[in-house]
Amino acid sequence: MTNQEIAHILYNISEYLAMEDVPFKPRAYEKAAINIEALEESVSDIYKKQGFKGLEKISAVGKGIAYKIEEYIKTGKIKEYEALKKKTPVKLDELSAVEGVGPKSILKLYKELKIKTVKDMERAVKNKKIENIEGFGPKSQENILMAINFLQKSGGRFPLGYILYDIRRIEERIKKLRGAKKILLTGSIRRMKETIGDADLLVSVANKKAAEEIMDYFINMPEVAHIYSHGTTRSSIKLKNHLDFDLRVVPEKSFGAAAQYFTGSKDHNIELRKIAIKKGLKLNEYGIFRGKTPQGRGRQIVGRTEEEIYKILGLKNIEPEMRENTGEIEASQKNRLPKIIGYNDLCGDLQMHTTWSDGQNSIEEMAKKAMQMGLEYIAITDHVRGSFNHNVSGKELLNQGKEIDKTNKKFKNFKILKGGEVDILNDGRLFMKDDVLKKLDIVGASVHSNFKMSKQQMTERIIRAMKNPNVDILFHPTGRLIQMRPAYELDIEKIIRAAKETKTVLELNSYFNRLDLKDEYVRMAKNAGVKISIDSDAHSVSHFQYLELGIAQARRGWLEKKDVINAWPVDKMLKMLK
DNA sequence: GCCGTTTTCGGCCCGACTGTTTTCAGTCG
Repeated sequence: MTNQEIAHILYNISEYLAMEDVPFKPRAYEKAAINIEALEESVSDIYKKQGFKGLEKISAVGKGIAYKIEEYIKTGKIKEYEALKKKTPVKLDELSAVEGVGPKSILKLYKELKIKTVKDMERAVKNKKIENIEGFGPKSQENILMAINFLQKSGGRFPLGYILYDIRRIEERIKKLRGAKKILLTGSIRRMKETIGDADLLVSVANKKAAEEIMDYFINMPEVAHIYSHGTTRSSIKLKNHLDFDLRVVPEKSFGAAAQYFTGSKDHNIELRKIAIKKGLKLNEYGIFRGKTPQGRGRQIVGRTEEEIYKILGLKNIEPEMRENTGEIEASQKNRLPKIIGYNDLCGDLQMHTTWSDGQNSIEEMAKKAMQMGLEYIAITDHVRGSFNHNVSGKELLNQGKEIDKTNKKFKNFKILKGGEVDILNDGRLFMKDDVLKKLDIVGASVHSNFKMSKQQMTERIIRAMKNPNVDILFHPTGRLIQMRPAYELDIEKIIRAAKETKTVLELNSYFNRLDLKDEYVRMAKNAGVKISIDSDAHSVSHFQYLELGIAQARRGWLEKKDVINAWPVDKMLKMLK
């Protein structure tokens, strides 16, 4: 019984209630679902330890929802939910994934046409049944068809590193247009979430004509596959790579407010609005307003910059990566925000591969590129393992050491460290003998086989490896590949405790589809006093660019420079290793 | 259904765009 399961049911109840136009309850269920999904501890553990009272302590969960969770834990069912499903037996998840179709439409289509699934919906569209229903028309019908087609083509979200660089190129082009004043990517891209659902670009302009020209350019770009909407302040398109892309145009006096608003997250913004209301102010995407004017908006007090917005609300500016309503607002009010690590703060990179194992470039090529990236040191960590072809043996490791010594002589103010990524065997022993590992500067250990162990076995396996005095870093600790492979079963709290006890560093792997540890685990590690290394895991010189994604993830986990060992000079970094 | 440094009752974030209407409902972010 996972938190995701429970959250999922609460989301669905929220949708069912919204169908019937029940006031306020949908949002209450939705909030509870969001909080439960983000919870570190499992809800069933909370119930086991603290009972009903424990459930009530979960934020946004009161008596009503707590009873339902209790019922689900005890019986595996929630009567009210079963009744809702029976009353409107539709595949909610499927249908609400269709863009533009919400609870009201789902209910109407079920009542009128008995549509229960996306397949039913597709059939109805093709037979032109939907356009005859009151409130729908030919346009709605066509839009639903488009949305269904997209749904079938793509999974919805994209790993950030998969589209970020393309989006930035479009941003650069729009930046150069006449009439574009300020420009900013907002939304989940600015918050640097590990995956994003769409892109949001914000542009400020001096006048209406400039706005029209920019909108015109946007909807006519060669990358555009479809135009959803085209207005003077907002246009919405789909790119040929299937990514949805919104452009918003605002006057300069509202740029800061719009930047704040569209960066989100939604929950962060709701909290800010509440603070505004308490102060007798109104916050929206055009600024902060006081009083009422005939137009209804009141008089704008601020809006030009984000800093002003936060300041008026009594807050220190909050970095975009932290705006998730997970304590940052309170920390800001109390002036206790950490000074999180910056994008130029790394001095070194402690995991990468060369042609000695499965990398594309030589040691020297990797070193030169790292220097260009502004780094002062790197560790070469080729695979030390038995199960694949691309790896180095103990003897080769020692030979590689000689090449590193030779290469090091070519550089001033740059250091190549000797390392290895050694496989953790099924029982927690390492693939390489200790007397070889002892000679390396940096040893990272990682799991590359037998992912489907039980949670307990896997946890013990990894903890045993961390207890090895030669293991400095646990590489990609949970083994997930975003949208490809889930993390192996792991008791992350135990792993973090063991890391603290054994002085093992946990890696935050920056590779775009790893980003392992994920942000909430990063924060747990920090709070436990465990050190982190942010590594590229580069298999070619082009992969160093992903360090940015790892730093972003670290920022989302509130890490400071002092928490990240490769943000330290090389001597200090080496001293703290085992 | 949840919540409380105005409150245990009475509030609950807010605006743009579309498609359907002829003043608005639904959806989205």
